[in-house]
Amino acid sequence: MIEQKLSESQQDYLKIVLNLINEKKVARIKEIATRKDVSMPSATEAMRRLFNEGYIQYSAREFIELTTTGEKVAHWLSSKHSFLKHFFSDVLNINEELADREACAIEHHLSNSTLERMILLYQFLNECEKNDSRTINLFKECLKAAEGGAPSSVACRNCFIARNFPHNPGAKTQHTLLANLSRGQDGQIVMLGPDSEIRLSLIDKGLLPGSLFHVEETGDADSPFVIQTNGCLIELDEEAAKMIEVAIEQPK
Amino acid sequence: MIEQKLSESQQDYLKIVLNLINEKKVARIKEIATRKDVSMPSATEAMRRLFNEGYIQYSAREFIELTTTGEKVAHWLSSKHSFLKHFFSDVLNINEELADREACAIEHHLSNSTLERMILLYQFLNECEKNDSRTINLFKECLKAAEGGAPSSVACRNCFIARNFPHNPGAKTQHTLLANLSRGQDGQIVMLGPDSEIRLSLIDKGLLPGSLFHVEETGDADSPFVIQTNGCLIELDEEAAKMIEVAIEQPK
DNA sequence: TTGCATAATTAGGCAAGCCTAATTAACTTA
DNA sequence: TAAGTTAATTAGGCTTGCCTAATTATGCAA
Repeated sequence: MIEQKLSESQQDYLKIVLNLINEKKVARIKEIATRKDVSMPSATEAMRRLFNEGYIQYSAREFIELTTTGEKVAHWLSSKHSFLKHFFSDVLNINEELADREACAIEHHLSNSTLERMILLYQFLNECEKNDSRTINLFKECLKAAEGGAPSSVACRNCFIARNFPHNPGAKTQHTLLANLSRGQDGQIVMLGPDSEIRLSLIDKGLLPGSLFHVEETGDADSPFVIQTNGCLIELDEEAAKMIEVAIEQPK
Repeated sequence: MIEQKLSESQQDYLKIVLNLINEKKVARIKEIATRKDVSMPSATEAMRRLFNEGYIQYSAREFIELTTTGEKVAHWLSSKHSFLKHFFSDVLNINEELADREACAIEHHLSNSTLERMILLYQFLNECEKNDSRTINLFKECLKAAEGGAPSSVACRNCFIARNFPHNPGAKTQHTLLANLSRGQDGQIVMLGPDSEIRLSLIDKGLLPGSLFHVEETGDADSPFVIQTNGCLIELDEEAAKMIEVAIEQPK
């Protein structure tokens, strides 16, 4: 909340200053420039700006120190960053390095209220008594399954299949596979199937859960399906069309 | 993936052009400027840039149309946006308007691989057979409880309390409340308690799940607890200290 | 204490994205 | 078809955040 007046770049500088002071007792222009991957003059200029706005104590060639405000803001930014990193790595199971980069990328853009809900989700998945870590472990299994043709993927595949064949008693009737639709029908994507490669290609095409579409052409082994979404025509081969669970208005 | 060469601002313009074409058949400078909340000259300039880079068909005072590339990219950006909006509103239960703004804010900054995992989490929570929507509903109950002193919050409060009193047989022994620690101990925050107001104040102070800290001073009803985290000293009253579940190295 | 290496700063420039004011083109309507 | 309105563009300027090259300050070593 307090940091609103700082640009993204300035926020990054401030965090770097805090980290350097914590790690090495002093923050020097050279290190700041290195960590931010900019030239030293850029770092000097940034320090001047932070000084003018009251976040650091700075005068040419002297020690750089955080003011009380600066310390508060920097600490808050760091906390947010590390929570997001935890979220990415503990919930989404993203490796540390990427988790760190992603946290950096989005930390400047999340409102506090969304952050709070992510915290609640995090706590719910990892700590809620009622779940007793059953849920997060189940999700991690699914992630593993989703990542490749690992043996455990059988579970996810079965789940997907179970939902999409009419003889499955648990199937929700208004759901089906895109491959089963006929020309002219409208629908909404509910779920992408368990094949990692196909799923990535669907994501690349912008076919994600929630997308609304209209079937232009039904295909078969030889000719592609054509659907329209967002005013764009998209072609899909049969295999892909069988990997998309959709919801439709009236059962066909 | 394709959009990497476009700046954030350009990506926004491109999406706006797509939306206008879909909604009104034509995209005009004035509307673009209005939606982006910039002046018309800025929109003109942006169109020139998008034209130079091959995303749109444009020459002064003529119709603006998307090229094939432009259409692909714009569609992909829109899809990503609307998935994120779905995620925020369906999973985190954020209202439509804020969900839309938050999606806007972070869509430019998420890698595809993180996006894929968010999709998997979304699918898992909303659609996984094994969960059968039990989990997401449970989470939404928790959200409701977390939001205010609603009657249902009793559940969450009980859950939090159950974990944090030693006579609870299910309690994980290495977890306790921050209020129970003594001076000099180190710990890590695991969970913020069920009181909405206190939780927000903790978030504001940068005390989030995952934060590492060191107890400087234990407090009581009269004097505050002081903990150090990230090189900063933070004061907490007793009530707040009782709302923070922590993990410690050795049980006290 | 002189000299050299390193750190920091100054000076001057550039691109992206925005702005306002002024101008030009295009539509509309009497 | 001439006038007035609205849309779009041009011209010129500003800020942020970066850069390189040149300069100045600092600290260590002989």
